[in-house]
Amino acid sequence: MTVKDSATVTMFASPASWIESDAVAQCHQVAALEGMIHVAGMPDLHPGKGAPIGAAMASSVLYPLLVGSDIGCGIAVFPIRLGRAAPEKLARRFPDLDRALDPERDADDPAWDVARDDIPAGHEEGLGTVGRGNHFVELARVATIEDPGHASRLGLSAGDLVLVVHSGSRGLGERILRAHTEVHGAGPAADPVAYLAAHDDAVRWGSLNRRLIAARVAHALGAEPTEAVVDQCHNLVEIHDGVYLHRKGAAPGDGRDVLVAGTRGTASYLVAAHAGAAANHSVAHGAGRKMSRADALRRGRAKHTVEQLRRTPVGSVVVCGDRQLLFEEAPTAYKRIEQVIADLVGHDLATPVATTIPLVTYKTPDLSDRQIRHNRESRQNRESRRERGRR
DNA sequence: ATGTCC
Repeated sequence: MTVKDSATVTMFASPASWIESDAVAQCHQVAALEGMIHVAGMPDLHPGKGAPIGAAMASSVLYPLLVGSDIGCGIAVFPIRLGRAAPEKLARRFPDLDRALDPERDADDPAWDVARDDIPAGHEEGLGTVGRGNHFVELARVATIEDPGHASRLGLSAGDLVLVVHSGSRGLGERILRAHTEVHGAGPAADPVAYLAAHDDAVRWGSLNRRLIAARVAHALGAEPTEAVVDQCHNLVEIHDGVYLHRKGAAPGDGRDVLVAGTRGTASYLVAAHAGAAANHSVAHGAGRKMSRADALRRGRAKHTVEQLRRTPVGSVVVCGDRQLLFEEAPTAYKRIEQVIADLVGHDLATPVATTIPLVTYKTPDLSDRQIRHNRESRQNRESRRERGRR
């Protein structure tokens, strides 16, 4: 009989941080995988589909499922210069980011200036779209400067405006993971070199997408697009010290600057990351979900009105025509970002540089009265069809 | 997370 040793699991969270036991259990399941060396759980750890979210997992074997389907997902920060305007007014000027930029039909769109001629993997579908789930584009104000020297090297001062873009590789990453799981399920990549080549395309595509999104929004708000001061991917695999380092909802922590996203109703933290080997060179990527989407929807409907959720306690405006998503992504569905940051600082993984406060958080276009009428009519038609079917 | 499972 052989007894396989499990990899080490280290949690970078204080007892004050509530970590769901299901997520810790997932870390131990991952630790038992063949070839696994070390699992580091970040303070925003929460259960994911097949793998925990908020974890960095080092292994001698490459497991595509530990990166997930949104390969290349990340958060970028773009400075933006705007005249004075109220959040409500700016919110109405955001472009429709569910509508993809078509390289032919939209050939004249100035956002392409950031793309030059290279579209990774030639994947044109969904370019310039933000996606769903926890993805967003946010116009935010730099609120506090925690490290003046570092902030000034990034060109950031209190009061400056930035666009924070959280998005990934849309259909491309999903296609890459599906091609793997259809043959190998949760097993390792049979051809790591081939997987990594496709994966690297998705990572580049995700970064390009964030730049395109920021450029679209900047133009729509009457500003010039800028280079990102921060752009870190939190779903990827890197070869680090000769092993595969899988990050799933964990940002690179080896000397890079990372925006750790709060919620649409709380601050976000730009941090200088300096996580070592024990943390698998990684830091948290956000506040982390406290409630499942189903719980957030059920409890949110009892607790909040749509109007409350569209205007947050910090006075920012949420653009989200999808009612369900509005509840699922409510600030109360997330952990306290201050505790996540305190845990990163307490474990010496990162140092705060600046905080940002949201002005406008864009998820998906608001519905026009015409669309609301149309949706209601088609729902009634569906229901009456179903009713007729029963008779 | 995802041109998504009715």
